This record gives sequence, structure tokens and C-alpha cells, in this order.
Amino acid sequence: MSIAHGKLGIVTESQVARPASPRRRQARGERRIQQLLDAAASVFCRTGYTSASTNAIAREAGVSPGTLYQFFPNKEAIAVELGDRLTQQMRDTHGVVFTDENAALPLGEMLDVVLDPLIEFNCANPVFLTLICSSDTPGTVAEEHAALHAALQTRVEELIGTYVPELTPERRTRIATMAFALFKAGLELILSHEGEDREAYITEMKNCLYGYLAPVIGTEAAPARH
Amino acid sequence: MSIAHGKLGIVTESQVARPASPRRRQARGERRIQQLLDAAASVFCRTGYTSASTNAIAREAGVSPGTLYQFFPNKEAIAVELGDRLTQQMRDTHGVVFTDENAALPLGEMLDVVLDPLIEFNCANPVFLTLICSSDTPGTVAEEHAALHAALQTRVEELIGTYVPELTPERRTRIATMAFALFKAGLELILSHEGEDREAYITEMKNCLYGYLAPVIGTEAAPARH
Amino acid sequence: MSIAHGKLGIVTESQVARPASPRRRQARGERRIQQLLDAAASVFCRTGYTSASTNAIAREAGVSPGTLYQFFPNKEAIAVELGDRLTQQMRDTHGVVFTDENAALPLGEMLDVVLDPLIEFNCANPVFLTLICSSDTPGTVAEEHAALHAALQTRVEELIGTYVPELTPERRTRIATMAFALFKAGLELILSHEGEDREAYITEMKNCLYGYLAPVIGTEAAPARH
Amino acid sequence: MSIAHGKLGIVTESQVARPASPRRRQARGERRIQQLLDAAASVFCRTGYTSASTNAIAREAGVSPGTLYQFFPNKEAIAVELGDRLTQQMRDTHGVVFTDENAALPLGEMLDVVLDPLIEFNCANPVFLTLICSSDTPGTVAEEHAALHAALQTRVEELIGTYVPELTPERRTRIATMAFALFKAGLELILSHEGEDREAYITEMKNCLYGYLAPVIGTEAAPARH
DNA sequence: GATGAATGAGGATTCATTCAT
DNA sequence: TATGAATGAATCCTCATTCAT
Repeated sequence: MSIAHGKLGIVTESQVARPASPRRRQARGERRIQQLLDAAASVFCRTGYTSASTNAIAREAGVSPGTLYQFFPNKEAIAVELGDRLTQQMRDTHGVVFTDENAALPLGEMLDVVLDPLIEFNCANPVFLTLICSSDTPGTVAEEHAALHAALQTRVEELIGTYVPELTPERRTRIATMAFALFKAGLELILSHEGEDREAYITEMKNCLYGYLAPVIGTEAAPARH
Repeated sequence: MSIAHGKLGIVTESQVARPASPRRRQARGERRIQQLLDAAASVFCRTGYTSASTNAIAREAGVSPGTLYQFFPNKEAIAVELGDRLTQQMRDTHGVVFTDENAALPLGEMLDVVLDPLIEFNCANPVFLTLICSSDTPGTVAEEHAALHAALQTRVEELIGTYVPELTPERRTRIATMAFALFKAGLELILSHEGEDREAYITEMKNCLYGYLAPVIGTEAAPARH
Repeated sequence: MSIAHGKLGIVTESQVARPASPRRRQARGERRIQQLLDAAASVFCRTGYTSASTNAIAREAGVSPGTLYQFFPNKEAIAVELGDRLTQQMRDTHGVVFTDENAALPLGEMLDVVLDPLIEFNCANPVFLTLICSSDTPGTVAEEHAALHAALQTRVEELIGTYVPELTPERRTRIATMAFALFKAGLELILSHEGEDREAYITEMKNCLYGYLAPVIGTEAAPARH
Repeated sequence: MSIAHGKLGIVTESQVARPASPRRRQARGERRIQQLLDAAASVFCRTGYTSASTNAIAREAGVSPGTLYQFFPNKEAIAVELGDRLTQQMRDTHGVVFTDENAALPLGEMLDVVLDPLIEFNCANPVFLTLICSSDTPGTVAEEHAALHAALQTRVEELIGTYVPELTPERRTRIATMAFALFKAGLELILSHEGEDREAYITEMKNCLYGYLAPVIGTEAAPARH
């Protein structure tokens, strides 16, 4: 049974775009929001989060600045909502990723099963990486995406724990952190290439993770649970 | 004999800060420049490149904005010169890093010999990573640091070539790119921790690179040259 | 017999909120208007007239901005109507205030009789003072409240005239103006205190008016009329 | 000996326009600041503090918005500095106002001696009243002018204390508050008239204060000190 | 009528850069 | 050279008001 649904639930009751009235927002507004989020995704990818201006997003969405602020109180809220929706979408589409069954597979297969949908999703939604990495100072993740970041990394930790429960929590955290960093770095390369090159980089990333994790969690299937 | 001097020098032809008189710059001016670069390093680290303002740099340096612009035509030039100097300094201090002798060592030792000074240098000069990663858009390195970036990666490629000359150029480039990305990602983690944690992350990074490279270039010493 | 009805009615010819059909407004519309005016009163008191936004008023009233503009053409009209209604209410509740009978009383008693209901009314409706003082530039009363202001002051003038008909019109106007200004100033203090403090300030205001008016209109009852 | 210099010293080490360097600001900058403060005074008087925009002030001063912000971090700082300078100027020009000698005079003379310079000063600098009254919500003085306001009122309290030391502190505070409110209200009238009218209102204000204070502090000279 | 989306000018503020002294 | 004043476009955000549904 998939545990993904419970665990990735970081969609923290989005603070924006929930009007007082319990009624559902009007269709037009919902469309505008999607429009704005699409525009934001586009602008974030093009210029990065920090350099993206709300005016630019509004312009890209073809609306006035005021309209943007009717739906989002500030730039951060846009990013948060965008992150929330992407996370949700990832869960809906690739929820299988983090199931315990996967954790039972031998390393190589597990990497395929886990990474392929993640990579696919990120190729389809390159903003996701932008959001997660949207930090001016390397090593620091912007406040607003901390939750998103944390949730993903927690999943990695859990996955590792499934294979080698005997690791100290510190070591496990470190390995997860490193693996996640590696994943992000690899993703960056993957996203910046296309076609065969992209495929090749996907392989490199898998090789890399395989080489890193094999000594730690072994190449065999994880021990049977319970 | 070290080949570093010829190879890493690509970007040292500083485009800025060369006053009209080609004679050696006055000591005062040189001091000013160093002052400004130090200030810039500090500010870049604190706020990131994009968010760093020239006024903030001037203030940190204890000079007026006008003075800053007497030495640098714009913000970018500061970053470029800073990168140049750091590269130079790295060469001077750790030039031995990329020698062919190192390339002859077994993988584990080579990683120690190559990485330790690089890590040390980056811990002492955290701006370096900031500059290299100063891009807002992941996967794209800001124009100004492309050269710096390229020079470093070229060295990695060469190093790999020393071990396994039979790799196709494409594969070699890919592996170097991946390894370099991995290095940057690991460095980020290293820099964001201190004390024992930092040491632990250094180990993780080495493990990671070892695991990735071992299947490619083997764990033995490189074949004798010539 | 009260003369207030004829005299204070100057501004009651509400210029707004008269829908096309001259028939009595629908009960619902009337309720809406009251809702909006109550909300406006609350917001004006909280933030002042200038800083009060129509959106905030609509929100406070629990309606949409569009609805607000269905009943009032602009922010000013809200204030005007609010003033009108308060004046009306004041007349209805405390209409006795400015009767000639009062004017026959000795100063001290007259002040009690005249001021107490006024103070009570203003404590119950603090917006009233806000509206009257809603001017940004001291000494100038905002256009919209000029009439309200004028009506009140006229009454004071008449009252003074009752006591000392022999004053030149100019002097009488000046004294009324000063007394009214004093009243507003005192009211401000009264409204900004509570409990015993408030009572004490009421006494101070009366003392003040007494001390000011006694030399002018005497402390005895006014001369019998006709 | 005048105690004014020690007492009105609310010029609280102005937080603006004091650069790090201990050198005196350049003459041009000093002139600009004066220009900006003059412009601010003008705009504040015309539109009130709340409605005054920094752009309007800059425009009035004939400079760009950026220039304004070179000298003042925000609108409030302008008001504060303006208040500080006016207070200073008032001290310099009319420091005699609050001396103990005045406090020895019979009420009528004291009022002349104290009020005349204050009125003169306020007629010459109408912003002063605007600043002191710059509040959206009546009865509340904007944070930034609280100090100014407080200092003035304290002086009034002290003055009253000189005449009738036996008053309870509460009563004394109340009387001072009322007298000060009365003064402000009267000033408003005075400033909004000209020529003979103004003179007449000055008389009214004095009458008013006389009538209010006579019963409290008597009309005779204050008891000899010490 | 009611809603809430839409507008766009305007406000505060910042910042890279230039200029006069 | 050094200074610090000056610029003005660009940022984020607000608000009175209008409009489509």
C-alpha cells in the first residue's frame, strides 16, 4: 500500500487564494490564478526567483499588476502556491514513487523506479527545481520553500531507513542530504540538455547515485518488512 | 611539473581595473581594489550576487559609491575580477592540485590529494562557490563566470582523460560535468556545516565521487604516461 | 418649542443613495446602506477618514466592493451620508438641546443641559468627531463636512445671541467659533479617556467653557425673550 | 536663569542625515536637506501629513525621488527632522517663553508673555501645528510626534506646577492637557484667519485660557520661589 | 442588486550608475 | 582620486473605481 499520500502532504493549507466566503471561487478567478501561476513558472524559469518581478509575472499573464494582487498578497505567496500545486500534482501523477514496495527492490531497480517519474515530472515542470533551489546564498534554501524541500528530503531519509535501519540518525540524514543534493545537481544538468544528451545525463546521475549508495545500502533487495 | 599554470590561466586577463597609465598601478589604488573586492566577497556571501547592491559593497568597503565606480565599470566587473583573483590565488596556493603526478595515484588517494586543497580553499573563500553558483536560473551559469567555470571543468576532464584515455570525448565531458556538479553540490553542504559535521560531509562527498568514478576510471593508479 | 428641527436640517437633503425609483427604498437596500454606514463608522474611527479604504469598508460590511458602489458613488458620499444620519439621529435623540428654554438657564446649568447630551451622543458615536475633524489640514474642514460643521456652529451662535443680543455679529461668530473649537478639542480628550478620567475631562471642558463664556454672557439666566 | 534650554531638549539625537563619517556633511547636501524640509513643510501644510507623498515633496523641492531618499529613509524621518528643527528653532528664538521668571507673573501678563512668542512662531511656521496634530484618528497623536507633543505638554504642566504646587499630579496633568488642547484648537483658528481677524482670535484664545486657568491658578503672581 | 474580477495610476522605496566638486 | 549628491527607472504594493456576469 502506498504511503505517499500521507507523507508528502506538505500542502500546508495554502494561505493564499482562499477567500473568507466558503463558496468556491468563481471559475474566472480560478482560471486567472492558473494563468498567473503559469506565467510565474515561466518567469521564474527564465529569470530565477529573486530577479522575477511581480510586474513581469502580471505582464506575462496579460493582466494588470492589481489583478495579480487580487489573488496573491505577494511574490512569495505565488511561489508557495506554485510549489503546493506542483507537489500536489507530483503526488497525483507519481505517487507510486515513494511506496514501500519500491523500497524492497534491489538498488538499481529501485533507482529506476524512483527516479524515472521524478525526472519526468521535473522535465515537464522545470520550475520545480527553480523553486527548490531558489536561493541567493548557496546552501540556504529560501524560507518559503523550506517545507517543500524538507518534505522531499524526509522521504529520501525514510527510503534509506528502509534499507539500512541500523544507521545512526545522523549518518542517515547526511546520506539523504547528500543524495538529495546529488539529485538536484544531476537534475540541473539533465534539464539543461535535451534529447540523447539528456538521456545520457540521466544515466550518469543514476550511476552516480548507485555508486554512492551501493556501499551503504547494498545492491540487494531490502530486507523483508515486519 | 605542474601544468596548472598554463591551463587555469585562461581567465586571468582581467578586463577591468586597468587605469589609463599602463604603468604599475599605484599602491593606493591596488589597496582600494583589494578593499572593494574583500567587501564584495563579504556582501556576496551574505546576500548572494543578485541581491548584493553596489552601494552595499561600497559601504562595506568604507568608500563612496563613486569610488567604487572609479575602479569597476559595473557590478558584474566586480564579480569577474573577484573570480579572477580567487582563481589566481587558488593556482598560487594549490597549484599542485592538478598535476599529472596526482593523476598517477590510485583513485582514493587522488581524491584526497585533489579535493582536500580545493575544499580548504573554498572554506577559506566561500565567495568562490557563491560566484560559481551565482546564477538565478539553475543549469545556466551567469555569463561572467562561464570562463571560470569552463576552466575548472576542463581540468577535471583532463584529469579523467589521464586515467581513461579511451573514453569518447562526449562521455568524458559528461563524466567531468557530472563530477564537477557533484563537487559543487557537496561543497555547498560542506560550507553550510561546521566542525565535525563539515568533516563528515567531506567524507560523504569523497565517498560519492569515489563511488561514481571507480567504475569508470578504476581504483588503481593511472597507467604510466608515454 | 424646539427650533432645532428647522435649523439643523440644512444638510439632511441626502445627495446620495436615492435609487432611480423615487418610491420608498426597498427594505433590503435600506439595510444594506445601514450596514455599510455602520462599517464605515467603524473603519473611520479605527483608521481615520483619509486612511480608510472603500474596500476595507465593504469588507467590514461583509459585502463586495461593487455592492458598496451600488449605493454610494464614492468614498466621500459615504462620509456625507454618515454625517447626515448622525445629525438626524442627534436631532431625534437630543433635539431638546438647543431650545430657547435652555437658553434661559444660568450659564452653569445651561452648559450641563446642552453639553451632557452632546457628549453622550458623541461617546456613543465617536465617528461624529472623526468626521468633523477628518480634515488633514488643520483649520480647514473638508468640503464634505462643511455643511454639518456650519449647522452646528450656527446653533452655538444663536444660543449666544439669546444671551447677549447686543454683541456685534462678528464678535458673536468669533465667540461661537472659539467655543465650538473648544468643544471639539475637549471632546477629543473625553473620547480618548474612559471611566473616571473621562468624567474628569468632562468637568474640565465645562470649566473651560464656563470660564470663557461667563465674562461674555454672564452667569445669570438669559433675559426673558419678548 | 532660563531653564528652557535644558527642558525642551527633546531634539533626540536625530536619527537621520547623520552619516557614519564624523565629518560635516557637505554644504550642498545641507542645503538640499533644508530645501527638502521646506518643501515638506509646504506639502504637509497643503495636504496634511497623511496625504503628503514623498514624491510630491521631492517634486516641490525640485529633485528626484531618489535624492530625497539619500537624506531621509522615509516620510516619517522627514517629519521627525522637521519637528526637531522647528523645536530647536523655537528654543533658539523664543527660549524665554518657559522661564521661571514668567511663571512669577500674574496670569494675564504671563499668558501674554508665554503665548505671544508661541503664536508668532506658529504663524511663521504653520507646519508645526500640522505636525503636532498630524493624526488620522482624533485624540491620538501619531507615534512620530509623540515626543514633541509630550515635551510641550510637560512644559505646560511644569508651568502650572509653579503656580499651584498643591494640585494632585492627576489634576495638574489634566489641566495641562486641557490647556494644551485649547491652545492647539485656538491656534488652528488663528492660523486660519488673517489680519484683524487673526488678532481677534488671539484675544479670544487668551480670554479662553484666562477664564479657564484663573480659577485654578489665580490671577495673582505666583508665590515667590525658594 | 450582488459579486468579485479588473484596472491602472499612484505611492513608498531601492539601486545601478553618473556627475559636479 | 575621492566624495557624496543626483538621477530616474524599476520594484512592490494599494486603492478608488469600473465592469462583466
